[in-house]
Amino acid sequence: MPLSKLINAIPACAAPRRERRKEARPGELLEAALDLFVEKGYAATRAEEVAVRAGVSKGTLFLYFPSKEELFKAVVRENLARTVTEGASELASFAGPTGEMLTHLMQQWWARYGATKASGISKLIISEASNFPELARFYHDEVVTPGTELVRRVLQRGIDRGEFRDVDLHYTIHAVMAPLIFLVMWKHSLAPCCGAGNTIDPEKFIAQHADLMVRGLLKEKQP
Amino acid sequence: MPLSKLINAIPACAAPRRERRKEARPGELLEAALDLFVEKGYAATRAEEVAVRAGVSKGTLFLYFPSKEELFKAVVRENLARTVTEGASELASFAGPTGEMLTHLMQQWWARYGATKASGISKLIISEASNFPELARFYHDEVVTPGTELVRRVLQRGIDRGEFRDVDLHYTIHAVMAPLIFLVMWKHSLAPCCGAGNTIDPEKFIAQHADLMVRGLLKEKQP
Amino acid sequence: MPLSKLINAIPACAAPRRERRKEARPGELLEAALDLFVEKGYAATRAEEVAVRAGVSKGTLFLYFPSKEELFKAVVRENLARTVTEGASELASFAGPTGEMLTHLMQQWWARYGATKASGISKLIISEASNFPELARFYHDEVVTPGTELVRRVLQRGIDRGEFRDVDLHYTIHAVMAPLIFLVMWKHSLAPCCGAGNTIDPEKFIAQHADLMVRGLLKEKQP
Amino acid sequence: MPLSKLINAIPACAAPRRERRKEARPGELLEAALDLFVEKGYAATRAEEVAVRAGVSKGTLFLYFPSKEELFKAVVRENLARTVTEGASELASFAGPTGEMLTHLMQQWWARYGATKASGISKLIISEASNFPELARFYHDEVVTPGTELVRRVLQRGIDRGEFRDVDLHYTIHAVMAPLIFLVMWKHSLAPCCGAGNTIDPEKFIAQHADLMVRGLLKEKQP
DNA sequence: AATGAATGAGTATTCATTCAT
DNA sequence: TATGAATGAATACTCATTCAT
Repeated sequence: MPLSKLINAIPACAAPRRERRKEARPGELLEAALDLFVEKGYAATRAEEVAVRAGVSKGTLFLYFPSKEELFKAVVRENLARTVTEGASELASFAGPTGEMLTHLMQQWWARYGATKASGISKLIISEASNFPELARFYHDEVVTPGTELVRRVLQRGIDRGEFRDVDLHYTIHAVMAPLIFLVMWKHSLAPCCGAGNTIDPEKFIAQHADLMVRGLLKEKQP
Repeated sequence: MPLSKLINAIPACAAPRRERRKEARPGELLEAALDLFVEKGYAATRAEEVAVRAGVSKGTLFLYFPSKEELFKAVVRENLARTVTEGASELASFAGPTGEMLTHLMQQWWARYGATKASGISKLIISEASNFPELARFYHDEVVTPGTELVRRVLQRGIDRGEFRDVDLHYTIHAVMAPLIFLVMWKHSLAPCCGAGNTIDPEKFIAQHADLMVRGLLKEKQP
Repeated sequence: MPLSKLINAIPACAAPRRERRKEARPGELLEAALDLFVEKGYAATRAEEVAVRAGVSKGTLFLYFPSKEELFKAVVRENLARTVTEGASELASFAGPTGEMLTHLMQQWWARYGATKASGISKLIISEASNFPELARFYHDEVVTPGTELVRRVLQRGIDRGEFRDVDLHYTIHAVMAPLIFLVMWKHSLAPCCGAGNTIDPEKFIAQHADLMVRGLLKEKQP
Repeated sequence: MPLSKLINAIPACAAPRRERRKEARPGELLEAALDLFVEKGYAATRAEEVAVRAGVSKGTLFLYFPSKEELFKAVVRENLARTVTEGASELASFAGPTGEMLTHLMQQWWARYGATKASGISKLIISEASNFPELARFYHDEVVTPGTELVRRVLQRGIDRGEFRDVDLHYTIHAVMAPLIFLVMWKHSLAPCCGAGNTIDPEKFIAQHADLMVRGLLKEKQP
């Protein structure tokens, strides 16, 4: 048996974790990167940190992603993909009043996106938009526009069914969404520092926001 | 005109170098730094860039600010100082219905802060909160808390005067403010990239938001 | 032979770059740093120079030592470690007259420390003591005090055996050591500049010093 | 009265110290520089510090000395000049035994040079010799050589008068001087850091050294 | 595929020196 | 003369990226 084989044999038995799940690597790296990018921002996250958190070496990271920038883009794309198209299907089967529908939509959005780690990428996008305009556009097209459309359809339903006043859709949509976005930004910026004394309970906040919105949208009761 | 004259003419108008303006320098540097930090973020802004934009050399920057970090903090403090306590006085003399008062407050906030360059520091704070928790707390104490109090007083006035329903103040306050914050974030992140086709007119957006809020807050008309 | 071949031939022999020698690196860097620090002083030695002399790049230096200051400290510790406790053991078995013992001690000290490159760190410590008081204390504790003790024991032996007069140990110790320290300082400062015409031969100088010391210490012959 | 005169008149009454002793400036700067160079070394001393300690502005320093290097050289030259030629005259009239003469010489040297601030430049020279070889040579020629000659003449006197043994002058001279140099180095390096517990009283040390030297030099008493 | 030692371009910061006032 | 604001060359240190193993 040649010496070279012997040398290669040593790490083989000492590293049982390395052999399995080669195709899992990119996912583990993306997850580690998501954590760190969200926590520290793009520039303050070092490539090696990501690698270490994913349990691999620095070199391996660059085996899967050609650069830190591409890693960042992949993190964003990966996590945006999850968000898109969820929730739309669910609403199709909703039969109750549109006010309840809108409230439900907001609550679901928080439960399925806002409350998850993935919401950190919304914060990332907004923080790094000027340095990664391409990503900002991607986010706009893949998340903002579809989300906008979803809300538009709900509002239109309320108007069509005579429940809501005939409001300006464009600005009402944003008035509906803005507090949700705010909640995500808050969670990933000031909340961790200034939590004590000014805590915002997301569910209660959304409930209050939804109540105000629906009341503001509903046609006034006829006497 | 000989070439030598042309060459000499260039530095003549472009180089009033080595001026003595100790008084003005800090302000010029802070302004240049605000522009760049808002535009590119903290990490992506190079100290020398700030100096050059302020029309001085690298060394001069460090003559006035001991480090990039202190420059950043100074930018934040400088611009927050302006914001704080503005607007509060104006409301004291307001005599009309609280719904109009609330609408007016929001519109003035935009006109005096949101629409100015200084609003970029709200975006900065939120983007860099995890890297500068000390600043985040400063912002929270100096801006968020006073702003919150201002809105609370207006809402309380509406309730006390029997105009508004007896809502949960804590969450209503944030429901009022969230779209304003959203507007600032939007302006400094996605708007510059994805402006075409999805423009938000701040005044109209605030008007719509205020209308919805006030309608949601007003007691229902008694038949 | 075409020019292109010649050009290619140069890097071929001059660049076995990117070798992997993690074990050897710290030692090579410490040696290079010792040379340069001794030759030029702490401040006048640039980190990159050290790296280049060790045959690596700037980055590699900081891979092994977190800062120039730590590199300096490591150089000092590394070279002091060798010195400490050497020589002490040898004297234990010495059986002759204490005068010879003292002479032997001084000669050995020169041969094993003074004459080597490592003696440069004594000069370093003394030159940089005010900038690195921590190191000065380290040197004092690890080198000066043990050395002092060694000499003390020898002198005490001479007194106990009735060979030496009952001198004040504290000051005699320093009188014994001072010319040795002087020799080291001389070698690393004026000697390289002003060698011609005023050369000091260390062995002869120590012999003369030892002779004078021993004569001064010995009890006067009884008639 | 023209405006320019008025302007000039203002500092004239506000700065009473500035007008007097223009010719004292270089001296004050040299003194401040001596203090700082001795205390912190050449590189660690900033030009502005020197100026501030001398009570002038940075610009003024460069008005009198074209560069930091020249300032350093001037400091050395200035203080060496004081040292040279002192003491020689005094010895000419000494009439007692050469042993006492030698002891006296050493004690005087300490009192007039070693104990003063100026002795710091010996430490400076030795510390910076490799970076300022020109200064090292200057020091060698102006201080070491004359000092050596002085000691040589005393030793020669002792031999000529039959008091001292016929020792090797070259090495004995250095054996006499080395502890004095050592004392100066000690005072300006380790003593400030490690004073506690290992203090060397210079007068006592010199006394002990002189006693040992003289005993070592004296011809053995004839029975 | 995986490693981690090595690289070097890039950046904040210092400080001797200049010069308009 | 004297000032001190301004300069910019110099330097320690970082970190994304490469590549021999």
